[in-house]
Amino acid sequence: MGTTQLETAPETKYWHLKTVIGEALDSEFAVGEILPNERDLAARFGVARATLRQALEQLELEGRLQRRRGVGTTVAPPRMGVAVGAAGNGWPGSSGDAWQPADCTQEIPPAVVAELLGTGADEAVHVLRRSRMYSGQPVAADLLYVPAASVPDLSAIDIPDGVTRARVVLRELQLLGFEGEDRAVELGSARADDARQLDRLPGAPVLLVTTRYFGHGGRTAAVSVATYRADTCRLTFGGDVEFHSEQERRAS
Amino acid sequence: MGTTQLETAPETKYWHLKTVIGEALDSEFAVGEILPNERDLAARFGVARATLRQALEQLELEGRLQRRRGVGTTVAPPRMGVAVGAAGNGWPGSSGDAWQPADCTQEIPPAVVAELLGTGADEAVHVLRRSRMYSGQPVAADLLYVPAASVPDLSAIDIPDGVTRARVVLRELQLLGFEGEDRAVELGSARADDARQLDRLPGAPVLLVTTRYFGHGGRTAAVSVATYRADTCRLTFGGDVEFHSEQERRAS
DNA sequence: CAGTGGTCTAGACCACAAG
DNA sequence: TTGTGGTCTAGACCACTGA
Repeated sequence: MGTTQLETAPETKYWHLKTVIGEALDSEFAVGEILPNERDLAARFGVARATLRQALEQLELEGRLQRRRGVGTTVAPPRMGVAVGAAGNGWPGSSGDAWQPADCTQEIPPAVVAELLGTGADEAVHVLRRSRMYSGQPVAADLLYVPAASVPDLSAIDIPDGVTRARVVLRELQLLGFEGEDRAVELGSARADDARQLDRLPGAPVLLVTTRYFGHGGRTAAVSVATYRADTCRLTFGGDVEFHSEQERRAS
Repeated sequence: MGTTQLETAPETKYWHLKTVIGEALDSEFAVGEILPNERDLAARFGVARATLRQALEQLELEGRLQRRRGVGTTVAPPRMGVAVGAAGNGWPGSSGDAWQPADCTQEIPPAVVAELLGTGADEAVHVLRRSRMYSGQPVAADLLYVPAASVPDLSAIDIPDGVTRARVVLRELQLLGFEGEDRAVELGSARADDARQLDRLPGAPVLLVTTRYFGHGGRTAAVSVATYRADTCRLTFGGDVEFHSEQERRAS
């Protein structure tokens, strides 16, 4: 007898599983609904738990599932469109800025950042820690590096409160005005501290957005390294119009 | 006796391994160098191969390693900065366009795209398949959807060659001029066909760039869905100046 | 406490590239 | 044919959540 399947491409088990479960999510599950636990699912599909997990990992990477230790696996809502650059997010600290300052210290930045800033390798700069919320969820953490030269009027910083220090630096920065910005997006994995802020485990996939802000004369006035949750975020650029992702379509 | 380690955070094995290997890559390996195979590495570190692999996966996700079946694991070159939008990549088909058309058919687009285009759910549109190379490597595959209404002068398309058809559509599109564009970036995993084009396995992490091109009157004239290799690419936006990533710093 | 997902093991076999 | 990374298994234990 021939195989009942046509001689198609050899498909791995977890890939096929991912497809099957993905289709089931579209047709049989609502957002927020809890899936059976991994052991049951694995048994139901007749595979080892590790294989089932490989499929779930893929679906989580694509933002279709959300897994939380001690709780379970739920159907994720569509990714939220998070505006990056443009509208209300141009110059750090401008009105409507989506970022919420959390702290400000003076530190020697990583060599990467120092090079972008054009500061010396052992020169301390202001480091603002900021976080960004959306619909009540943390979506991004970032570090904003501001060289002392960019905010010359801050002679004596003896403000005890970090948040206040942050606001002062931002205000100074805002007074400067700016000429443009530069942006790069790449895939990364959450460091331990970012992971904590983003309510994820270390190593979770994140979108790393590095922005250079140019002051007058083309000098780099500040550099921001933002870490967005890759599972829940879709970064949008230019244009204020929101548009819908595949998931939002499915949900409606 | 107390533990010789300070009571630090409990760190998983693979995470620690990732850190150790990552540091070794910085100090003891050159770009392109081949690492020992997974079985040897696992034995050397006294862990199961699966655990070792978990660490390597992280490093590959961060673009620091490249693994190829049947070949081995090599130290990856720094991610290449790939310009998206702006300079020479504005309107599809404009001079200096980095995309190379490969084919053109007429198909009914996925519902997601149809909605973005504002076409009917069962209306066929031109589908241009394009690919993008960089330094001799494929970095992205994309599908450009062009509604028939956007290129009205193509009454009878009986051109046999797909590439030629693609060029004709692009030329028509170019004659229209455009008013702006809209972009979104999110994490995805490579479909089987994209994976083949990008020389990766299915499910490989990719950066999904969805672009809406607006014609005169704010109408959506075309939609492009581009799939960039997340391991080798850093997407850059705005500003023609290239800047260096952490890895480029390490390499220099 | 019971139940979840996260980590880890020690094996096996498969698909692929290159000699 | 050999050696590589990729897949898969069946089990164990851990870390965390919430009742």
